Amino acid sequence: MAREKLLLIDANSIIHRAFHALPPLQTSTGIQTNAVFGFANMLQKALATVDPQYVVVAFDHSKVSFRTGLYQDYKGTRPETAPELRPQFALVKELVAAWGFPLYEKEGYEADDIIGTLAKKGKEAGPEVLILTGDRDALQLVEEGVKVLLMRRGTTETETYDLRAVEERYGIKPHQLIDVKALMGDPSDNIPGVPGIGEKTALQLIRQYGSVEEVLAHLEEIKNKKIRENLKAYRDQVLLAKKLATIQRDVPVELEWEKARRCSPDYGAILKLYKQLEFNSLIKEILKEMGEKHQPPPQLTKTRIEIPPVTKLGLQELETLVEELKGTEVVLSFAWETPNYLEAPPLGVGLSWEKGAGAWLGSRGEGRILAEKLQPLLTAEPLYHDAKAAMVSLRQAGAQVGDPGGDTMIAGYLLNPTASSYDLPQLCLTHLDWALVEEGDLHRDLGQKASAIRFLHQNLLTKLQLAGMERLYREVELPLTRVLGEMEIYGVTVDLETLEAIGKELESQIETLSEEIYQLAGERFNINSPRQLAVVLFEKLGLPPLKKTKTGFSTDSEVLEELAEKHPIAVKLLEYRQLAKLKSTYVEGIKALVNPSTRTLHTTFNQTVTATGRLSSSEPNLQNIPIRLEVGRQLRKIFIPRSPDRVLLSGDYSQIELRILAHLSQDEGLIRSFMEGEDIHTRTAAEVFGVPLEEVTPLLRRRAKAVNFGIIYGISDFGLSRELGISRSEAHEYVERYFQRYPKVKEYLDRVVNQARLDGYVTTILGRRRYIPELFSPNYNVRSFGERVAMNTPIQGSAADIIKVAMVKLFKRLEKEFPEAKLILQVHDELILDVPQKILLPVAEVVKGEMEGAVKLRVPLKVELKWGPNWYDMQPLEEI
DNA sequence: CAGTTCACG
DNA sequence: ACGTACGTGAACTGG
Repeated sequence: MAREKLLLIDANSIIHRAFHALPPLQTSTGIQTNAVFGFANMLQKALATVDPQYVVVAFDHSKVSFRTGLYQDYKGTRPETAPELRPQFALVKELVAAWGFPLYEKEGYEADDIIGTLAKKGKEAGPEVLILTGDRDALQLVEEGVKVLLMRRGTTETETYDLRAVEERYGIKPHQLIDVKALMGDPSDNIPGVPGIGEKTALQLIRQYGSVEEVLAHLEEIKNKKIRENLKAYRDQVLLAKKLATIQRDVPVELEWEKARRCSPDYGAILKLYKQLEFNSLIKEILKEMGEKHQPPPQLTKTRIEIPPVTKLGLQELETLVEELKGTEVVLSFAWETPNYLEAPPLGVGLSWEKGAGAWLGSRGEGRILAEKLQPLLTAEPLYHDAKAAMVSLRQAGAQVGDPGGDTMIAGYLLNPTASSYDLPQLCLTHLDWALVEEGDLHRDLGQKASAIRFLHQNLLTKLQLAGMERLYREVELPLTRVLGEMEIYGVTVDLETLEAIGKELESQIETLSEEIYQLAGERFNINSPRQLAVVLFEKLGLPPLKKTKTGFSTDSEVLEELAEKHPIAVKLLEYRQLAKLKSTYVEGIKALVNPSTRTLHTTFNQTVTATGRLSSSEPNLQNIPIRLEVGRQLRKIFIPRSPDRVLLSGDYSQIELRILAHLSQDEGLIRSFMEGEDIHTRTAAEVFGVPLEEVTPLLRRRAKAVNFGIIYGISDFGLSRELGISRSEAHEYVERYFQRYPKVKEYLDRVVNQARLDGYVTTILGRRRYIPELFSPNYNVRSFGERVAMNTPIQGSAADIIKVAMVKLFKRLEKEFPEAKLILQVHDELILDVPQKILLPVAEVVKGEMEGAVKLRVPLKVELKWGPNWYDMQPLEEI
C-alpha cells in the first residue's frame, strides 16, 4: 500500500493570502467572502490532488505570540485586521468543522509553529507530511518526507516544494532559509534586515558560510566593506531575527490521529454554508464529488474466482449426486426449452456444490424426468439466480418446490434497485469484477453458471449483511419469490365471451368516432399519430397550441380538455383516445395472452424492476386495469374466479402511505387522526383551510387530498398548482399551512433529505435502500428530482415492504389452513384472491388479519375487504 | 428505439 | 436561473 499522507493546513496564511490576492467578492447581501472562498477553493483542490488520509487545520491563537515577547514590535507594522476580514475567520472555522477536520490553536504560538511541530510528529509516526500554506517561510520545514504546497497567485494553484525543489530554487538546505531571512529581514513581520543585504546577498552568504553564526564568525573575510560593517553593527539584531524567523517545532500539542483521520464530511453543512455564501462553482464541485462517492454498491475485497471443472453427468450420476448433496448448500442453474419460463420445461441443470460442479443436459420432453431427479434438492433451500423462473418451470414439470436458500438476482436488486440489469454476467462483473463468458459448451456453461452463482452469492450476502438487509432478503424477498411463482402459475380466469362482447362494442363506437373526427377535421388521417393530429389541430383548424413536447406540440388529454371549449373535435378525440386505449391495450392485448384451453391469464410479477421495492406486472400488466372511469371499469367484468363455486376476494390497505408518513414522522396530529379513524382528507382540509370538520366541502376535500398526495410525492408548489389548477402562490400557501398544522411532517421530510445527502441513499422501514445520485447533480432540476425521490421512496417503499410481508405471511397460512384459497393478484396496496365461496368468511378473516398485522406501526393499519363474482361487481364484506 | 400518450397505485 | 409532482407497462408512430 502507498504511504499514508497527512495534510497540515496553515489556515491563517491561506486566509490572509486569499484576502489580498482576490477581488473583494461579496454575496448579494453584501457580506465579503473572498478569504473564505479562497480557503474553500484551496482546500477542495488540495484534497482532490493530495487525497490525504489525515488532515488537520491550524490557526493563530491571537496576534500575540512568544515572538512578541522576544521583540515587541514583531509584526508591529501590520495594520489592524480589516473589518471585512475578521468575520471571515469564523466562517472558515465553520467550514473546517463541516469537513470534520480537527482545528488546532495554541496560546502563545502561531499557526506555523503548530504546523512545524505536527509535521515533525507526523513524519516520525510514518505518514508522508504535506503542508498547505500561503507563507513562503514554511519552506524551512521541508525535509525528507515533508513537502510544502505553497499557494501561488490566485487560490487554486500550488507549487510543491520537496527537498530537491528547495535546493534547486535557493541553492541551500531548507532550514538555512531561516538564516537568509535573518539577514534580509521581513518587512511583513516587521523584522528589520541588515541594510544593504537583500535576498541575493543573503543567499550568497549562507551558501558560502552555512549559517548566520558562521557568517558573523568570518566577518573579516567579507570583501564588501559596507556589508561587513553593517553585519558587525547589526549582529545582535540578526541573531534575534533568526530566533523570530525560526518556526517552533516543540509546541506542546499532540497529534490526535483518530480525529485527524479523514471521514465523510457533513456535506449538508458544507452545502448550506456554500449556499449562504453563494459559492456556486464550489457547490458544483462538491455535488460532483458526492455523486462520485455515492455510487452503489461498495466493492468488497476481491474474491478469488476459481471455477472448478464441470463434470458431465448422466441421468444415473445425477441421481447419485443429488443423494450425496442432500443437506449441503447446492446451487442450481437451468437451461430451458424456450425463453418464457412459464411454459418452458427445464432442459438441463447445472449444479455447484462445496467442492465441484456438474451438469446434466437432456433433450426436449425430458423436463419431467429432470424435475423428478432434482426433487430432493428442491425442498432443501437451493441457491438460484432468478429462483422464481426456476421454481415455476420445475413446478410445471411436476416438482414440488420449497423456498429458495438464495437468489443472486434478488440480492443484486436489493443492493441497488436502480441498476439497469441483474443478469448473471452483469452481476459478476459489477460485484466480482469478473467476466462470466458462455463458451457454447452447454454442459460447461451450465456448471460454470452454477459456480458463478455460488461465488456471487457469497459476495452479495456479505454486502447485504453490511447494509442491514439480510432479514429483508431472507424473510421477505426470498419467500416472496415462491408466492409470486404460485400466483403466476395459478393465473387469473378470463370470461372470454364478455371480453369479446366488450371488444365488439368498443369497435363500433371507435368506428363512429373516427368518422366524426374525419368529418370535423375535413380529412382522413391517422388519429393515433400525435404528429398528424397536431397538424390537423394546430395548422388546419388553427387551434392554439397550448403545450410543447420535445418534438412538437402536445396533443395530450390535458391539452384536448382545454381545446374542448373551442372546438367539438377535441371532445371526440378524447373519447376516441379513451376507447382506442381500452380496445388495443386491454381487449386485444389481453385476448392475445389468454391461454384458450384453460381461459387463464398468467402475468409475470417482476420483483427486480422498481426503484422503490414495489412489484411490477407484465405480459399482461394486471396492475393497471381500468377503474377510474366507468367505461374502462367495465373491463373488470372479464376477470372471474376459476369456477362457479368460487368468488373473488380483495383486501385493500386504506391510506397506507399516509399511515406510513404518520409513523415515520411521528406527527401527533396525523397519528391522532388515524387513531380516531377520521377521514384523513377531510381532516387535512379542516386543518389546512381552517374550517370545522363538518364544514369541509367536497371541493376543499379534493384540494386537501391533492395536498396529501403532494406531500407523499415530495412536495412542490408547482406540481400542486398544476394538479389543482390554482396559482403557484396559492399552492405554496396550502403547503405552508399544511406544514404549520403538521410540523413534524415538515421536520421529517427535511430530515430524510438531509440524511440522504449524507448517506447517498434512503431506506424504508425494513431497511430497503435506494441510492439517489441525483441529489448530487449540478443540475437544479435533477437535484430537485432527487430530493422528491428522497421524500417519496421511504413512504412508497415501506408500503411495498408491508404488503410483501403480508403476502408471505398470508401465503403460508393459506397453504396450511386453506390450500384451496389462492392469491392471484397484487396491485400495490391490494391483494386479490380466488376463493371457494364456502370458505369465504374464514379466509377473509385471515386475509384481514395478516394484512393488518404484517408490521406494527405507530398507527393501525386498516384493510377493507370486498368480494364478488368478478372484479367489477365487488361488494364490501362487513361481517368481519 | 425513442417519444408520446395513457392505464393503474 | 431553473421548470417538476412519486412509481410502473403497453400501444402506437416514425425515424
